[in-house]
Amino acid sequence: MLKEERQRMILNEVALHNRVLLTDLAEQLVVSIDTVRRDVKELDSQQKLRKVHGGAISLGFVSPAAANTNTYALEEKIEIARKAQGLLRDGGVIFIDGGTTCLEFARLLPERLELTCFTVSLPVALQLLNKPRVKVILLGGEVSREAQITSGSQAIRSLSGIRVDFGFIGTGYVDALHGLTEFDWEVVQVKKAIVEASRKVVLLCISEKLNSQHRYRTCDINAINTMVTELPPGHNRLNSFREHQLHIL
Amino acid sequence: MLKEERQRMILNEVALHNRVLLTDLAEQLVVSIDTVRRDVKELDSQQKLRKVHGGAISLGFVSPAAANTNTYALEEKIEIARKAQGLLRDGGVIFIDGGTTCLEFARLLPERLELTCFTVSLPVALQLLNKPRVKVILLGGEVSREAQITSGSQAIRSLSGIRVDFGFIGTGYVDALHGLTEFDWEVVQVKKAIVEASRKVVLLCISEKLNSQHRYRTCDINAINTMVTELPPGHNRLNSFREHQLHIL
DNA sequence: TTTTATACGGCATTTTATTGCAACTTTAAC
DNA sequence: GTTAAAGTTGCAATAAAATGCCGTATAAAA
Repeated sequence: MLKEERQRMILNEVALHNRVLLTDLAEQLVVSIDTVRRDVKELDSQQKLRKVHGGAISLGFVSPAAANTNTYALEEKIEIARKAQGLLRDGGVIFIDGGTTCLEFARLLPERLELTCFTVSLPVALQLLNKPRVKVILLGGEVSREAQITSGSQAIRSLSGIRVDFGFIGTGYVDALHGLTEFDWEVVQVKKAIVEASRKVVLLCISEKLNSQHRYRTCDINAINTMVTELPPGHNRLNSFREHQLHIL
Repeated sequence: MLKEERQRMILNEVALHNRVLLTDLAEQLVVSIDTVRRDVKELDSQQKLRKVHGGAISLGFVSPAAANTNTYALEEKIEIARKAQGLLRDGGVIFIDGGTTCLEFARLLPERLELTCFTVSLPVALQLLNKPRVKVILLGGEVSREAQITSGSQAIRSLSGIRVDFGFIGTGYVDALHGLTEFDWEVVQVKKAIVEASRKVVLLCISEKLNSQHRYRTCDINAINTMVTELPPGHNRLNSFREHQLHIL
């Protein structure tokens, strides 16, 4: 993994949770704590975060409750959300995954659309409540602290009982060869179930994540029907994906 | 927990209550009183609060963090939460209802407690995620816009499968004669199921709601084991409740 | 005054930081 | 293709910080 890529991930984590522990970062990025420490120190000197004893906190840190107001790569995520909207039809039944990209997708859903939305993400569910014509169904389960999604066997069992037109999912890492991968095993179990429950699977994914991978696999790239990034569909960074019969937006 | 986070929480508490005791902070944050003292001293030297003998008081009164939380009858709700905490034991399995009083109860749960908490409320679930030793289980269902709880047949079915030591519930209206009543029929269905699922039912209720009623009934007053208000247990506004064999805190 | 509760400093333990160093990788020049 | 220089990474030893505990000092309360 490149240093630059790693530092982007660190910033991403900080933006997402407002705070991180160095030990967690080291484990997640599979590097020594020394390396993480050096990275964080560098980012601190670039004024991109604030290093504190044992970890780092976001510059705009206000309160733990505000962890959902995420601004990292916002423009890209908005672009993705706009493209993905084109797939939606009145009366549709969809699933929306957790993660900041999917949250942005939920936030930008057109108010006029009448939809039934399933989700496992608490922030997504709350966001969808702002859409008057959307019926929101949250699947139950143990709530994961990190991801703020319901997970565990209960959530997966609920998922096995449903079938939606479109499943809009995010991923931690994606690669044409290894497919969608994650750092967190629990999260993978949930995402697997989402893929199973969806007639068509739409991957929402900022280009930064392309050609990266991690420990646990959600699904093969062939399981994805449509991939949406902020890049134009013809961009050469998408070449390796275009080979699989995959619709790219 | 990072030192910065802890100090942030201290400032939050101070902003919210204008005055805090070091002993309370130590218990809530699960650190020694020495550490709290050092933190407070540091924050004092940064002019972020004023340290006094045994505690700290806020400098100014307006804080953006406090503005986000619900402030209606806050002091009363805090008093109720503190009283109700006495019922909790390590390893307990409880249910926490939605509503602002229950949310306050969730917010003030001591960090040291190891609990399994079921809930149908999204805000309560998110609040509980801040308690590192609490396992949070959110029951699934259609999400109600106003109450931000999961409801409908799905939620009620999940509830029928569980049995908790204590169910902490709120109510819209309560009256010794008519019991717990609500304006919203859907909400009543969920609350009924909660009462059924709880070995002991604890009603958290500000005195303002006493002796009021509405259209749909959750349960009779006899279904309640313990009632917690901000009033002293002997207060004469509680007379009509004392007649039922009802534990009053 | 006596009693109780809180504050403070010193100390030990644990956790985190820093530094120097060696192994390894990449880059660019020869 | 080889080689040197620069950059990156992990490890180990040492330094610093954070935390809890204890004894004593000081302040509030009875």
